[in-house]
Amino acid sequence: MPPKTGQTLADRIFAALAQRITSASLAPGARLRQQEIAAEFGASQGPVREAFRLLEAEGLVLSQPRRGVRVVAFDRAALVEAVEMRAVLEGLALRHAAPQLGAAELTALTAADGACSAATTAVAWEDANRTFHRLLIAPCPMSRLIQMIERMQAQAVRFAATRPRSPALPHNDRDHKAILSALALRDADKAGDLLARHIRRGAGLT
Amino acid sequence: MPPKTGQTLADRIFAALAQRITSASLAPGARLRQQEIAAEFGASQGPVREAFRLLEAEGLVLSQPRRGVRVVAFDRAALVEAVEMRAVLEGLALRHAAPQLGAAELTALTAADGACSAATTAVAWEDANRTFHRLLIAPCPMSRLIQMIERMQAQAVRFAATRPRSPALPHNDRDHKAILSALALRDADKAGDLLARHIRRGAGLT
DNA sequence: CCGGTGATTTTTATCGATAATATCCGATGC
DNA sequence: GCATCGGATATTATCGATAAAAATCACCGG
Repeated sequence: MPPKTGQTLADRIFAALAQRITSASLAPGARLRQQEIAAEFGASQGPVREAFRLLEAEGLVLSQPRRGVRVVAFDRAALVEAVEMRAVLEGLALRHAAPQLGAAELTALTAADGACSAATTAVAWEDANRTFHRLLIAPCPMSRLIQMIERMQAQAVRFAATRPRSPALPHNDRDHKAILSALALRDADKAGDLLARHIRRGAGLT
Repeated sequence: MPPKTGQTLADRIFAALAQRITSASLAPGARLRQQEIAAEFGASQGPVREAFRLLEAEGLVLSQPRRGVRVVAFDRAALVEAVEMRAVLEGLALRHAAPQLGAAELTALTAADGACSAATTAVAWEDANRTFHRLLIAPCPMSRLIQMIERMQAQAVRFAATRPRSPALPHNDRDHKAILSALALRDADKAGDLLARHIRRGAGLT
């Protein structure tokens, strides 16, 4: 695998470590030693430290000066926090996306919702659900907002990775249909509220 | 000013640069050369690069691999985005803070609102207003949420720094009093909604 | 047996130098 | 006159080494 050029070494190390943390392959509280990681990636300590700073700003890692960095703990309170933030932010995104949602988009959304209902396995449902949520806010032109939502999603995924997969929750699909109705009636505010409530209820799945 | 120990060099450089960017002393689009900055702080390039990564993750700077970093542009759309995000997030924070707001806190808030009304200069009003908002959500136990709100605030300040100071807006104080009423009636949801609306109306002034 | 103390080891923070890449600028041909 | 090519220059990305701080641990006195 020839290392993708156009990307700096620090970026690749960052991506790899972020992946390990969100997938719980690196446990909360685990200490990251810069020499170890440098050796693993065949790099020197400089790029590793840069990757650490990115992880730190992302909130995945806690850095204490001169005492190293460790994966931040992730308890239920943190999950609630991430879910609540995602709820209000995604509601906001939908309010701004709704005016751009035309007939074509509504059709695609209905299809995604159908795939959700038709899913027989948990991972298929999660995939379809993710697609639904992505399509819903795709027309929102606020890039930073979208980015923040994705960040919150990653945090929630991180929590889900630490525990056994729970089965698809059927009531979620009713929420989807209610949101679509509100959108068909051009009631952006109501759709946003419904979405926020839906996310809070789903509590971190998606 | 003896350099605070217990803080790494990269952290100090980061803080200084962030300050310059939010205060518009570094204009949008300005390029940051690592050697220049290293020389200015009497450091080598390593810590400067670490500071760059922190700025990058904070969204203050855009880094293009091998082509340097530059201060991100900040247009009206970005301001609207920051304000809208702050509005919903601060509303959320207030909903969670409200149950903890006892008599003592309400007294302090009333005093802060009084200072707001009594302010004769724009900076005095801004100070008092900032205090009011801080006290309002202080009891909310969600640290990440608070942090995110502060980040959005910084973005908005950055925009305000680029244009002439506008006079204090008197209607803001009416909003404050309405929020206090809702809190006195223990209606957290209403208080949160009022706060969100208040922030949207204030449009980036804190 | 326990808590403190100082040497030893590990780890972080920073530096200076080098390699790799992009940018700039002037010469050259059309 | 204008686009293009090639070489000097500037800038970034990375390395390896060193200094400084923290953690570890063996030892000692109570």
